[in-house]
Amino acid sequence: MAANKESARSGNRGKRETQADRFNRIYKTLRERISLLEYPPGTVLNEGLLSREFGVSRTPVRSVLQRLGYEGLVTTRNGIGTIVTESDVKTFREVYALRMRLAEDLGVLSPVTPKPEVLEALRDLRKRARKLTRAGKDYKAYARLCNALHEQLLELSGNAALREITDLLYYRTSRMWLTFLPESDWKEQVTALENEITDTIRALELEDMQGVGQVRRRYLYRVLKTIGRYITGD
Amino acid sequence: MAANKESARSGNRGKRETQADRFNRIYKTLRERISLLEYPPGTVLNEGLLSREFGVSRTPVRSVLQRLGYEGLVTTRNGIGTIVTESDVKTFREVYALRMRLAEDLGVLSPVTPKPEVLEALRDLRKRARKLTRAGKDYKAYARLCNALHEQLLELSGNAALREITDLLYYRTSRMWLTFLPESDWKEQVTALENEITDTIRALELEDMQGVGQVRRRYLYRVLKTIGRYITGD
DNA sequence: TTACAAATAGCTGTATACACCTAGTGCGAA
DNA sequence: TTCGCACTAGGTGTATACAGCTATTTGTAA
Repeated sequence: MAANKESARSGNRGKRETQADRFNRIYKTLRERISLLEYPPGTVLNEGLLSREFGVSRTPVRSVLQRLGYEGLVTTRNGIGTIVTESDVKTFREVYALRMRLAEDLGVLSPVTPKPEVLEALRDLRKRARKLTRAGKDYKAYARLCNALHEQLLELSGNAALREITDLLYYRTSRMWLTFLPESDWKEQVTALENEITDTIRALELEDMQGVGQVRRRYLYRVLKTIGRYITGD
Repeated sequence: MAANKESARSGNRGKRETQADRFNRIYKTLRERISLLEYPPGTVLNEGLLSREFGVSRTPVRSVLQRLGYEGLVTTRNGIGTIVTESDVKTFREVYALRMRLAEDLGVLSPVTPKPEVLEALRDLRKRARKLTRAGKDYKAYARLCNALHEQLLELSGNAALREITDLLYYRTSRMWLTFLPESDWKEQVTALENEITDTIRALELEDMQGVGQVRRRYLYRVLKTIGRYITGD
């Protein structure tokens, strides 16, 4: 809570926080809370409360909430509040179908050679995944891992538009998958995630960007199938 | 100008304009002005002026401008104003590469059978294209036609996410193409547009959605090549 | 007891005053 | 003349009062 006010001046060599910095601080905080299910679907957010928490007026908070609304993470209802959107299976399938296609495009639209930092980061993520396998169920840690993996994969795309849309679609559906996760087999899912990271690293070592995209596609397909097991209706 | 205040109550059987209606009225008006080059790239928009024109305070106008900024049509600079974004060739190429891929997806992700109204609308658009061929250069009419065609093609997609992103990317690049249009051969471009509409109609009559997507892809490729003729740099 | 209407608390939406930022202008010194 | 600095006009950013909407509670009559 209070840490947000503290970090307001960070990253600017002591200078006052610029408007964009302030926006991003609030935006990323709220988006992360939503994606980690700290604000599970259905949660009602209050502009007044948030503005007090971040130490600003309602205006900048509203600005962030409107953006989250454009991105489909929340909907604002007059007289009630801003509500974190519920899981919608139809939307989930549509977005996943699209994400699978876009994953294939990664290799085609991105002739960039991957930076070594990405490989290093991925090896670190694999370690975290292994720890998760041994440890008990920790959905938030799993979610953080997924977010971090997504972030690294974004780095591999040289096409800014593709990056932007991949990011948009990822956050639109990530919490839906997390909602279903408890109904699935924990060990199976964590292992699958670890395998995806391993396969990604292998493809990356060969500089096979198309392969990286295919690994991602297969992972998305698996998630889609897993959910289909529990939800038969359309 | 004043017509906007008049139309405020339209479409609601005399009821007061709801908040969403007001937003959409201002949003669509501004987006159209940008896409038709009534506000050419570099234009500085003034929140105060716009709020007076639409008969509202700065708050709802700011809300719309922020959304346009999020969509990449404008950027807002403190102390100066909101500026319609300049053509950026790199972005143009990236977005077109992505749009071409998404055009192919139309047929794959949309197993819907097309409504007869779309076919009718397309035949109407073809008539308008033919008129344009005979008439002199009218860039705004050309732009309107492109927008209308885009709108009809959106109807053909059963995937809401694909629709949304197609729309986003279309408006992000449409004015860049229009900016280059005067340097190209008018007759050639108008004829190409008419041909695209004709081919789309043919594919649609056969319920060949994949074909519709391929027609669109080919058109996008042509535009990309045409621009490449004038801009050699990256 | 139940049904319904009115009052109400609390939220978002809007308007507006003020703070802060930017570019340009004009004055003064070299 | 030219350079540089302070000033200023006018813009966006923020805070805030108030208007309008919604769900709930409360009170009253059947």
